[in-house]
This record gives sequence, structure tokens and C-alpha cells, in this order.
Amino acid sequence: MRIGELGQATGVDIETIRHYEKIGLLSPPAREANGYRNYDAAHVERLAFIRHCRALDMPLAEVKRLLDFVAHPEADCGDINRLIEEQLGRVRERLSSMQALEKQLVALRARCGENHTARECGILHELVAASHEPEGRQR
Amino acid sequence: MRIGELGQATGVDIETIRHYEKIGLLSPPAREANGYRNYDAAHVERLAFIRHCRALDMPLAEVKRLLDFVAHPEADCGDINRLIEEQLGRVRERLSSMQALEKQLVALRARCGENHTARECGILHELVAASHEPEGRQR
DNA sequence: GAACACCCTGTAGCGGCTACAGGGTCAAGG
DNA sequence: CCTTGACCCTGTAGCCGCTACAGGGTGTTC
Repeated sequence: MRIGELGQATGVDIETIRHYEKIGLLSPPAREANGYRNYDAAHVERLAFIRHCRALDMPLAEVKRLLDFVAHPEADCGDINRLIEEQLGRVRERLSSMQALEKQLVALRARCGENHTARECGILHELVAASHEPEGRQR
Repeated sequence: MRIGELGQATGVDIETIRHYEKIGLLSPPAREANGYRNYDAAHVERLAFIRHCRALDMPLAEVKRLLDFVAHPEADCGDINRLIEEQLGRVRERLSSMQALEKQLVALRARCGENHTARECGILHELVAASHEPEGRQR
């Protein structure tokens, strides 16, 4: 199958498919006489796997590691557990910072209900005032 | 004050400060005879404001819009409200997708408790199997 | 023979930094 | 006087994961 069909089949943009090949995530397919890429069922599988991992927000480097496990099924799977654990840790960290963020934004929004001039806007005042506090050194 | 002091005072990396200047977010400061940047209190204020907005995860483009309001306090603040509302919307969207993600990862982790070979790893099996389902077309 | 849908390579851009390379400035110490 | 060291300068390239071209080729249909 050609790149367009593969894209259709997996819901992945063809530019993204070529990108995955370029960075060595998807193995280079056979070529037709005219140079067009020609994919087989294994590629569909592999690409779907990649997209599923991406849907879990894994960095491509981790996806690569997982693909290596798929390719070497005799390896110990302890690393797989660790990888998932790490990913979960990352997600939870972001989750809790997002929650804190939401709170702050809600509080901020409450500072200005009506339309005044910016000079009188509670939101702007709050933002300016808040930036005067040290607020725990940034990332 | 020189760039190093400004960085100290605000907790911002000096490379980041120069970066903000380059993209037009922080106004170019005066220069000493030797070419060194020389900042004043207004710069400290402005930079702290930027960092506070960034801590709320606002894109720099939005921060720029807010800074325009600070500079033109006679403007109507309706846009400020809208800006915060939009930001809140973005954060909430990401929040809910992160939550879904966490669930999936927890479920995935439960599929493999002990060390086997990768061939027998429930996590890997699950990932491969899951990628066979259509799973709602990707971004 | 022209329009169209598809494919190719290669490069540049996004955001928000971060990290150099390769230089200049200036005070303190030997 | 010279070196060391801390600081500063400009400019460019890299990170991630795409996305969007530019500028071409291929292959079927009217």
C-alpha cells in the first residue's frame, strides 16, 4: 500500500509518516519502480502502535524503546514496567500543576466581573501585584 | 542593573531575558559605554509580570496582549476577561485529557505485576491489542 | 495535452527556551 | 605587566513533534 492509503488506514498525516521514517521510528518500506513507498501489514501495525503510545503522550524516544521490546520479545519486561511507571509519574506531575493552575485562573477571573477600563481591572491589578511576590523560583 | 542582576532578582535565566528582548517582549534597555545592557526598575516589574503569566502557562503572545493593556490603561478591559477565560478553557481541556491519560496508564500498569519476558508481558500485549482498535481519529 | 490526484526530496517554521562558539571588559592578585 | 576569573556581547544551532511549504515527478482521465 502507498503512503496515502497507510495514512487513511491509520489516521496519520503522510508528512508525519515520512517524519517517523526520517527519525528512524518507522522502518523504510520497499519502493515501487517509480520510487513511491510501498508499505505492508507490519507497517500498519507498527504505525498504529506508535500512534497509540503517542495518544498516551509518550515521548517518541520511549516509543522507540517499546518498539525494541516488541522486536526482542525474549528480553526481560521489567524495563517495560518502569517505562510505564515513569510515564505515569510525568502525567501525574503535569496533572497536579494543571490543577493548581486552574485554581489560580478561576480566582483571577473572579477579580473582574464587569467592563471597566483596564486601569480599573482587578485581573490586571492582581497580575501586577502577584508578580511582586517571590512566588517560588520558576522551573 | 546589569543582566545578571536582573536574572538574580527575578529568577530568570539571562539567556531567557535576551530571548525575550529578541522577540520583542521585553523592551531593549539602555546600554553602558561598553555595550552592557542596563536595566531599570520598570524592567524588573515587566519581567516579573511576564514570568507570572508564564507560570499561569499563558503563551507569550497572550502575555504580549496583556502587556499592551498595562501600557494602555484607558482601554476597555473586556478583552482581558476574555483572555483569561480562553486560558482557563485551554487549561481545563488539557486537564481532562490528562485525567483520561492517567486512567489509561494506571489500567495499563495493572496488566503486568511481575517480571517475565517481554513476550509474556501484559502491558506490551495490551498496547499492541489496543492499537488495533480505531480509537477515535487522532489530532 | 492538460488537468488532476497523488507521490518525491529537502528545507524552514512553530513555541519557548537552552546551549554553545567565539569573542570583549574589567577588577583583583601574583 | 600579565593572567585569571567573572561577567558581558552577538549569533547560530539544537530540543520536541510535527506542519507547511517549494519545486519537482508520475500516472490516470477527459
